[in-house]
Amino acid sequence: MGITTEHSQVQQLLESHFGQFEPELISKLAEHCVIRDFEADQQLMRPGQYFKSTMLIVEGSVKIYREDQDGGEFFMYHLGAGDACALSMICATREEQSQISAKAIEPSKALLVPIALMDELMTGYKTWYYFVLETYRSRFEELLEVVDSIAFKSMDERIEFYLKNQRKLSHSDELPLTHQQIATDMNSSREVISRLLKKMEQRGMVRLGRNTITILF
Amino acid sequence: MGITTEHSQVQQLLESHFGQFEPELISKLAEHCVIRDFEADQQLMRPGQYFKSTMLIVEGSVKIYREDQDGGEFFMYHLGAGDACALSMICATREEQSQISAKAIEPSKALLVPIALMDELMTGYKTWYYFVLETYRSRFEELLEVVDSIAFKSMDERIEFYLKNQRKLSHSDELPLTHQQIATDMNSSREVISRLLKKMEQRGMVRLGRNTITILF
DNA sequence: TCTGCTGTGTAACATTTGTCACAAACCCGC
DNA sequence: GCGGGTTTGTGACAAATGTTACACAGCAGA
Repeated sequence: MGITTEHSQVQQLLESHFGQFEPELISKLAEHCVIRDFEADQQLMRPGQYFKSTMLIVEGSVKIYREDQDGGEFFMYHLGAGDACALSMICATREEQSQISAKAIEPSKALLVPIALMDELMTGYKTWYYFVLETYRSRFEELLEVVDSIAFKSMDERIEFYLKNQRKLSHSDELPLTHQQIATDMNSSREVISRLLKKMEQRGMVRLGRNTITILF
Repeated sequence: MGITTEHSQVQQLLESHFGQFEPELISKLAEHCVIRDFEADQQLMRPGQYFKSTMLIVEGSVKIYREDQDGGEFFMYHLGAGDACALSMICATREEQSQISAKAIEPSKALLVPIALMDELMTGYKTWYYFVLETYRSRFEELLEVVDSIAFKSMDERIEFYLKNQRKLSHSDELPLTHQQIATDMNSSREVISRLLKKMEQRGMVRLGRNTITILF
């Protein structure tokens, strides 16, 4: 929950994860932005919240999900070091409300870029402008994949898709997940997930253990 | 399918639908871009196609949808005069492949902006840069609503959501739709849609006729 | 070791959605 | 008014997903 304002430290974190930025831009950001720490499970954004700054993730990882009025959740994608939240950029620019939720899934750090700076960065630094476009593009494409998965696929295919995403995130085939977590992320129920995972195990696609699922495909 | 290159005509269409652009920008666009005509039902984009230009819709309306490998379709949102395809902007910038399909739902015209021009427009014209950001923001939000509708809602709620969108498009409560069209757009089957529409009629939410659905809510 | 909590397995049943089959209603051109 | 195509209505059934209820396994702390 702490905040780092020490320029040299901010600069160092930027250099290591945003190497594509020109040195001037990095200095500029180090000068005007602060780093905020988040604990595991802490929320970075809630729906309805107004943005006063854009967030660039410089450490850890964050899950982006949607909530409905009845407390249902639906996981969309992860952000890691070097990523930015597309929505926080747009909403920040226009001082609009967040439509999504974001939660740190491990201790994480985010660079907070004040709205006031956005115009100047956008017009003055080509690497920033490219970064913003690239951020939109990749988030948009991820969202399209998510739409695909729920519009066209059945539950067991969606679980497969989900597990692959988790593998990408954790760089391991052994995933520390409970069935309930998966059910929550997919806005389904634990029994359904258990049932389908069991079938996948029988087909030799996964191995199930308490709190772990090992991907075999 | 025709192409208009006549500058004064291009300029006029731009002025009437993109009034927020500064005059210089409009002249610039009129000078370097052409207008392409599309017939009703003609496809503007297909998945896998490479973009050589970004499209701004200057007349008519266009539906943006996703296709899966088995020919399934899933409608996402409409573009009308004054809108731009977010993906064509990003993909155009990076010369990437389209991930979506777009089809004119009535005779339409689109301004084709060559990729080569994008950088110059982005850095040289503030109203363009704002337009691009606003385009991303609104498409992204529309897509989030779509995700909501399939992640959290049941079929009858989704039909309601769909009909409301159609009403917004046609500015009328009497929608010229067949059940089959709705089923295709929602990647469902005609019988399911008929059944649920019938129930909605019994609840007094709609009135059904051949090729028309009248919204009563 | 006992105890209690959390996570998993599973059966039985409800509900929703999809599929198949076919009839009836409507519309258009002849 | 008569076909023939298209659109809609509907029943019966299949499959997928959600719900309820409960048993039991594994782990951690008393």
